[in-house]
Amino acid sequence: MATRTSTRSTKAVKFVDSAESDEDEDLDKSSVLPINSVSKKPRGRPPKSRRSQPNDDEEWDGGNEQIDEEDDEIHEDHKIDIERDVTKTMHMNRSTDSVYDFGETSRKWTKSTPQRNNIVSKASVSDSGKTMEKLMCSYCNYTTTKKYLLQRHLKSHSTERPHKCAYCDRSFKTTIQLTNHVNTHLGVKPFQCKFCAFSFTTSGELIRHVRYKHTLEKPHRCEECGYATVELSKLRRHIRTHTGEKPYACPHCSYCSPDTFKLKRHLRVHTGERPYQCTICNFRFTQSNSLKAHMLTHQAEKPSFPCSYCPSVMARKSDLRYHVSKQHSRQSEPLPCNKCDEDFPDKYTLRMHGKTHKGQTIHSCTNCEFSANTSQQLEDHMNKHRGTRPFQCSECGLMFAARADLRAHITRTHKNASAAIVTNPPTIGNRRPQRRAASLQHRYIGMSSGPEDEEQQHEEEDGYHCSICQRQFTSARLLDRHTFAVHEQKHDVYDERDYQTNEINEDDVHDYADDELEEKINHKIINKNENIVEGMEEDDYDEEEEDLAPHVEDIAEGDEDMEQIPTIKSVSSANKKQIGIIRKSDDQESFSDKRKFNINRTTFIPNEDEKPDLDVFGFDG
DNA sequence: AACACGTTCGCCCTCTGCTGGAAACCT
DNA sequence: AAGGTTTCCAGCAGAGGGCGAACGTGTT
Ligand SMILES: [Zn+2]
Ligand SMILES: [Zn+2]
Ligand SMILES: [Zn+2]
Ligand SMILES: [Zn+2]
Ligand SMILES: [Zn+2]
Repeated sequence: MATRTSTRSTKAVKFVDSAESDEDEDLDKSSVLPINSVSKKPRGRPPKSRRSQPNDDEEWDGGNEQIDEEDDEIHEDHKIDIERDVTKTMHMNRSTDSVYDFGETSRKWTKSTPQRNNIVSKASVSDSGKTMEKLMCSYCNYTTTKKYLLQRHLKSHSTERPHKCAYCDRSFKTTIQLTNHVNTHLGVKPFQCKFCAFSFTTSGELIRHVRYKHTLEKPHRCEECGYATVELSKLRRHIRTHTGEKPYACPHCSYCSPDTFKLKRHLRVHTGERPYQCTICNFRFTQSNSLKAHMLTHQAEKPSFPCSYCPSVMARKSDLRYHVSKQHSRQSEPLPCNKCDEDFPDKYTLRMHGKTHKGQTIHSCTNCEFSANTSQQLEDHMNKHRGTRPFQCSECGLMFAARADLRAHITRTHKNASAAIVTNPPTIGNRRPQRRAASLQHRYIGMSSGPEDEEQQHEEEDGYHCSICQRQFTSARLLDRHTFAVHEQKHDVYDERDYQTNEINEDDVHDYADDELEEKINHKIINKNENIVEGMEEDDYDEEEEDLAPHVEDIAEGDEDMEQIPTIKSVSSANKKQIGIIRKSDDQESFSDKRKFNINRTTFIPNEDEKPDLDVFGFDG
C-alpha cells in the first residue's frame, strides 16, 4: 500500500469516501473522474432532476450518472396524476424506494418530515373569520390556502414536461420555462440593464448583474469575517475557507479541493493538458495566468518593483519582499567586514562597504563600473552589453554570455551527459534566446503525466523542514524564503539613511524608487496610482508594505481607457489591497457600506444611482 | 398566464502569492 | 575557476467575481 503524504493539503478534509482508499483501482467507478475528458456540458441546469449535493457551488457532477438513471427509471413507473392529487385525498402506498422518497438524503427535507399519505385539509380560521382550507402537499411540507397554488406546486414533484422545445430535444414543465429556454436559442434577451449595454434572458440574471456591477448590493454576509457577496453560493464557498472543508478529492493524488474548479484545474497536472499557448514562442501553460505572466517576458516594458532602500528593481512583488528581507533586514549579529574591523547591520551595507576595499584592477569596463581580474572575464562581461551569447550547450542548445555560466549549467543540468561547450560566432540581439519556456519543453517529452506524477518524493531524511508549519523543503534557501514569505511578514529593515550622522534634509533623501519613476513611467499611470493613494486614510498606511504596487502597469501602448476614471475593475490588485477592497480577516470594517463608499470615492464617481432604489432594475411594469 | 424575484446548479474567468529550480550575477 | 548568492520564471493552489440557465413561488 502506497503511503501518500501530501505536503500541501495537510488539513484536507475528505468527504469523498473513495478518496480514503489507497488502491486507485478500487475506486468506485461512478466517482472516478475521467482523466482525459473533462467533458463540456451544456450550460445551465441539467435536464434531469438530481439529488442535492453537499455543496451548492462549483458542483462536480462526475459520478451522478447512475443516480440520474435510476431516477429516470423510477419516474417512468410512478407518474403523478396531478389532477387526482388535488381533487381527492390520495392514498398512494408508495414503496420506500419511490422516487419521491428523496427526503432523507436531501438537504431540503431534513428539517421536518413531510406528511406522506394524504393531502391534509385542515380547517383554520382566517382573519376575516371565514373558514379557509389549509392545503398541504403530501410529498413535502409545502402548505397553502390556494388550491391552484398547490396544484402548481405539485408540478415540482412531477416529471411531466409537456412543453417541448422546437429547437432541441428538451422539454419543460411550464410555458415560462420553455419561453426562457427558447429565448436562449434565439438570442432574445428582453431584460436590458439600464446602467449599461448588457441584457439578459431572465429578470433574475439582470438583478444579479445590477448588484454585481452597479449597486454593489451584497445581501449575503459571513458572520465570521464580514465578507459579503451577491450570491449565496459564493458565501457558502467562502465559508469553506473558514472550515477548511475540501470535499473534492483528486482520484490520482492526495490533493483535495474546496471546489470543482480548483480540482478541474489541478487535474491538468495529471493529464498534462496545457490549454494556454504563447503566440510568440508557442510554449504552453496549464493556467491562464501563467501565460499572462510569461507574456511579460516577451515585453520590453515590464512591471517593476523598485526597492526603496537600494537601486535594485525586482520584477515581482514577492521577489521584492524577499530582497528586502535578505538585503536590508537588520541581522541579529552585526556583519563584520573581513578586510577591516568595521561591521554592518545588514547585508547590503556590508556589500557596499566591500567595494571600497577593491584594489586596482587592470581590466575595467568602459560602459559600467564593472572590473575584472582577467581579460577573459572582461570579454565575457562585454557580451552582456553586446547582448551576445557565444557559448552554447551541445546537449540542449541553450546559449550563454559567459563560459562560466555554461559550465555551471552543464554540471547542474547534464550531470551524466557528455555535454560540451560550443563557441558560436557572436550573434547580436539574441536576448535570452531560449531560456525557460522553450528550454523547459524538453523536460516533459516522454513524460505522459507531467512533472508531478513521479513525485511523492521519498522525503529525504535530511530535508529542510519549517519548524512553524512543518513543511518540507529541498534546500535551505527555499526554507529560508518560505519563512520570510509566510511566517515573517514584518522585518526590522535597516535604512542606512536613518543613521547618517549629518542632519538629513528631507529633500536630500534619495528615493531610489523615484529614479525608476522618472525614467520609465507613463505619467497617466502614475496619476492613477496617486489618486488611489490619496484616498487612503493616514492609518491605512502600512509601513512595512512600502511600495509594493508595480510602477509600470501592464497596459498596452496607446490604451484608450487610460483617460477614464479608473473603475474598480481597473484598479490594480495591489492597490485594491491597500485601499481595503480585498478581504482582511482582521478588518471587519472594510466591508461596511461606509468603507465601500470610500472606495467609490476614489475609484468611482459616486452618484445618486449608486444607491439602490426601487426601480433600479428597470422593470417598468 | 404573466410577472417578479429568490434559489439552485454549473461554468469559467481573474487576481494573488508561494514554491522549485535554473540562469545570471558576484566574489 | 569555482562556488555562493540573487534574480527570474514557470508551476500551481487559494480565493473571489460574474454570468448562463433552470426551477419554484407569491402576486397580478
Ligand atoms: Zn431547446
Ligand atoms: Zn468569512
Ligand atoms: Zn491530483
Ligand atoms: Zn512566449
Ligand atoms: Zn559593463
